[in-house]
Amino acid sequence: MTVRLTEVEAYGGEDDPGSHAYRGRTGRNAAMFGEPGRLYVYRHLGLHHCVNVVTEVAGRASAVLLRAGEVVEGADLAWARRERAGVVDSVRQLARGPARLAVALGLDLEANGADLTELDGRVLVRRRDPRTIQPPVAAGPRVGVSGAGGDGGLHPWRLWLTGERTVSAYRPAYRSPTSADAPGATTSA
DNA sequence: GAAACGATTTGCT
DNA sequence: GCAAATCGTTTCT
Repeated sequence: MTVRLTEVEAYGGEDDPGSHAYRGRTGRNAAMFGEPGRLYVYRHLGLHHCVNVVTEVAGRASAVLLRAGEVVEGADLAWARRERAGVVDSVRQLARGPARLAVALGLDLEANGADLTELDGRVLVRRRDPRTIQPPVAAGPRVGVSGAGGDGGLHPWRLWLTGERTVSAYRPAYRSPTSADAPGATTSA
């Protein structure tokens, strides 16, 4: 099965308030401090899984959250996995969103710390030929980071491919044109 | 030992 | 569009 990643989000270490590693190394985020090329998987709200890839050298916390992707091969497998958790409308939604992507990939807590560079491993991350990255890459504030109201834009470390419909529409960088202005609590400045 | 929170998704109004 | 679901991890008493 092959998934083309369309949206990712970067997280730093102790100096990144939005990162799990902000308050130092703990049992859960130990993988973030581990060797690069490893997987960091954690459970969110006891329901979903989120998949990260460790990038920095061992000792420096870092992770790239895989937020969304497009299943380009072996969609059947993703469908089968998805049936257990819920129903999706189209192939586009198979890996649309962090938790869905985790389901599509069949990753759970057991995959935490897995080596992505091992060919024998269940998951292998490859970098595409730079020439094939045709769609422009956009950057913006990260999603769902605690304190998003204040320092959400601390680092515009959310990257996605513009024009990709598999990118989660959770919080677009721009305002949706059709939504009427909600009275009362609106975005101040 | 106990309480609160969370890098989301889904379902209902 | 808004609020609930659900449980492991972290932090406070």
